[in-house]
Amino acid sequence: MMKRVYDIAGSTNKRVKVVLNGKTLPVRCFQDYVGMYLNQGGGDFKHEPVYERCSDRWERRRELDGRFVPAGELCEFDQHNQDPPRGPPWTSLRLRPAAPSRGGSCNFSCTAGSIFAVEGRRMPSNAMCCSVLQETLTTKQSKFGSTCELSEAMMKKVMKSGVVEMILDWVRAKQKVDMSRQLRGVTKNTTRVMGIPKLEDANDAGGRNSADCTLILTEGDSAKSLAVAGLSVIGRDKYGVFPLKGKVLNVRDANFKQVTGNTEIQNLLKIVGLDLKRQYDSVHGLRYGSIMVMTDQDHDGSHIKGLLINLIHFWWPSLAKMDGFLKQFITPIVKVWKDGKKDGERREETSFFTMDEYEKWKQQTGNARAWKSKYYKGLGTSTMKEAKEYFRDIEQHEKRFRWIGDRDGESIDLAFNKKRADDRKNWINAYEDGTNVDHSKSVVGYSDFIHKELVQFAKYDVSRSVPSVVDGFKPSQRKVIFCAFKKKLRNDIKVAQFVGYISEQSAYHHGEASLENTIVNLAQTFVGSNNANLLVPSGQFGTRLQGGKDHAAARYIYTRLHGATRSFFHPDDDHVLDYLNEEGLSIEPKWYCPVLPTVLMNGADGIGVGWSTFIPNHNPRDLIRNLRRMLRGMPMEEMHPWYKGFTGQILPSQKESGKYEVTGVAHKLSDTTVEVTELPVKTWTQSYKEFLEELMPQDGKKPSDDDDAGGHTIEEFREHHTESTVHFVLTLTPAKMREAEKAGFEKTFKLKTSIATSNMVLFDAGGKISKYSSALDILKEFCQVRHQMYLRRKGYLEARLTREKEILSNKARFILMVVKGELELRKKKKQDLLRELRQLGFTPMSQLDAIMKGKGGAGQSDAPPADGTARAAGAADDEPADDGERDEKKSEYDYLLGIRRRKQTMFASSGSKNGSPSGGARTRKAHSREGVEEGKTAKRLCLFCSFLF
DNA sequence: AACCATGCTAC
DNA sequence: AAGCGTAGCATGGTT
Repeated sequence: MMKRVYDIAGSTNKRVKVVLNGKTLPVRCFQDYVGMYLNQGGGDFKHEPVYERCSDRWERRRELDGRFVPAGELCEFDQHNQDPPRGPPWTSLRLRPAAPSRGGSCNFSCTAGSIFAVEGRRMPSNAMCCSVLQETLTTKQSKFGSTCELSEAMMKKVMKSGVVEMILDWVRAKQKVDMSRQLRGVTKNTTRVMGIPKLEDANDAGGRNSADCTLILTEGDSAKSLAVAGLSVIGRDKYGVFPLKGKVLNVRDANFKQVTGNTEIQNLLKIVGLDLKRQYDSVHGLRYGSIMVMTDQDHDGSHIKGLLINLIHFWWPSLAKMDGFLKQFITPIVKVWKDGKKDGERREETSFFTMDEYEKWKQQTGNARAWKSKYYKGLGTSTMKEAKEYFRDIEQHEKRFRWIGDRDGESIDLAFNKKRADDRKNWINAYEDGTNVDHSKSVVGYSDFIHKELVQFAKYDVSRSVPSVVDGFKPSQRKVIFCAFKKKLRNDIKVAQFVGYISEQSAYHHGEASLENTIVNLAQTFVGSNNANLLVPSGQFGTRLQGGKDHAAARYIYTRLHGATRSFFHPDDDHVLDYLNEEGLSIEPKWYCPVLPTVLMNGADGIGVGWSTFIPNHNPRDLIRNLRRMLRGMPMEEMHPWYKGFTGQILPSQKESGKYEVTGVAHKLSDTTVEVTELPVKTWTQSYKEFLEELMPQDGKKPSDDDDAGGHTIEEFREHHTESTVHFVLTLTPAKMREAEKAGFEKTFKLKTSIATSNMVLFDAGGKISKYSSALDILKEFCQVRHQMYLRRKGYLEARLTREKEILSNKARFILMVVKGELELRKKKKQDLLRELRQLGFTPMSQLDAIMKGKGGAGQSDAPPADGTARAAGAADDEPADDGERDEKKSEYDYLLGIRRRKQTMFASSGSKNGSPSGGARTRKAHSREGVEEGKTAKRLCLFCSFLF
């Protein structure tokens, strides 16, 4: 009753003096009343109370208690058993953080445990209360008669008060408590860890000297073996090893279920003895004093390091700030040395930890050829002996991560916060090529790591996931096609075998499974995949039943080049492409240049850091028509998505531009049956079947149950599909049929989906990523590049024919002179002969070759194309070349003098019975490319000579 | 509004 | 060998 009197004194509308049992209460108004609560806890509140009187009827005051209240410790409301009733006056205050990109919104009610909020109100006259004590207001909101709108000013004050940060902190803390509750028991036993067979625990871990122990986390099992080998050098007392299974969970924004269900994280916490509820001032209580990450020295390895940093920083920022708690173990990516006298001896061996360092060294060392080199792609390259060397020289390989300031936390958030994809676009953009972490120091700042190392992964990830506007290929796809051309893949090859060839010939450094999928993807033909598959699917490459996921394993299936592929990618273009070079191996071009935009024909989708892309398929006939219009100077026509074999409709959305509505096909067969003969693009038959099953009567109910009670839509369905067509026949009751017709089959049977063109992202010809707003934009850009390439191709072809023509006229003149006796070849020293030829004005070979200079290749790469058809001028397509010989052994006029050796044969055959001049030349087996050319030339000359005589 | 599935090249 | 887990982004459907 005493409290009731206080309540009344505090919630009256005007200042009143209240006397209880002869004693004047210290409460005269709402603010006094609230003050009593605040003083109760000692009064050490961080935040100024925010007060507003909204109207006569409403008065609000929120007191924000900045103290962190762990769950279980009750706040004032709970102590008085006064959880805020959720009736009308207590409608929750919704708070939105000022920066919308940094977090969601939080309902006030979720913070009831930690924030002390008091709201005053006068009881409305029509109020209804639930009990004798009238503690809880039960009037419904709609009947309350007024609402309380908080002013902007009030909201601003609340926002400013720091409550937002506090709520977010609180929510995060609560989440951690919940998760650690779920994981309880995991961290109990500190002395010995059981049930993690892959762990090589340090002997001292969990004991008195656990602070001196280091846990080495490796990328995969084979790297673990390497680390274990290294332990033989540094001992197993202070070092433990645990292998990671690929990419680690990004715990920032990961939900409860993901974290608690992730065995990797569970094991990690168990091994290190980490507790989600705790913040650590020291490593006391942990089983290890530090964690050392040992990944492949490649981009994906950087990513894994980043994900682990993210994990520690997000859950235990204090540990991330502790110098030396997180470390990395780096290994060389290239080693160079000079061979010693003894077998296998290496002198002056030097290791490089980034490619840029190596490149720099190569430039500085003028004579890099005197050195031998080896690339270490992945930790698996290193031998056990090398592993021991690394650990013996641990000073050079162990780098501590260091927290320098708040910027570090911001950098980690930038890289791993799910909501900051746009920030990451700028992050990648700001990276300057060649920037690297300084490995000469033993310490790496987190920001340095993020902005100089991890960003390289990000950049690489985008480039492997987003295709080029010119050929529509991602690098791995381009490597596949390059190798198919190089191998002249006209006959079936086993996909698994082809993968091996590609890895070798195009410097593909990633897992085989990825590449297998890429090949399968390029060869698929079902509706919704390729409009024109570049490879032939010979075997089971997947069907529309499961969206292609039902393909057989790579060792069972075969592929070859599709006949049309070389029509899209014209061989003459091969000579003018810009080929990439890796470690001296000429590999695929930076892009191919098809004769029509294959990226629009077959579509594309990909996901990278900061960027993703989706481009629908288009009709090649539309593309060709527009290309022709462009060539004729006519405006191009708008293009719409089109999928080969799709019998439904794809129509522009009436509501939104750039959107399309995709509908399948359904017909009414009778009053009770409907047939579905087409599904929307990328709705797979099997998943649609699962959907239909949900529309069926569920377990325990028979199809014969009456119409309304069932809740189901269809009675049963039959299937008459083939692997490439869809045919369901659905049976409905007449009542359900009427309903379905009323709502429309498309809606009832989920036969309408949509295609958006709002995320068409590609790399342009210059390698810059950009977003395209329409298919026409893409087509236009393609046309510009294609036009340039046609000019270049023409230049090349002209040069090649000019050179050929010059060779032929020189040869003709040469033969005539010999035949007429104007030139005597016999009994002369070669040197004199060569001088004579020069004086007679015959064109030397170097001059003929010069015609081609700058015509075969796009200028940026001077490496010869590796493709068999993409050799220097005059090469025959079917013969292997052995270049490099001529320059040293042959003279400038061997192309003329070589004819002499066959002169007799030529003349002889020209006079033979059938008059065919070719016999002699044909029997001569051409070994070199020179030989082939001469063989051809000789044929022409024989013909020529037969006319002469 | 929040959550989840999808697509695909990687680990 | 097959299957499953992870990252990364945009989008659409469901809860």
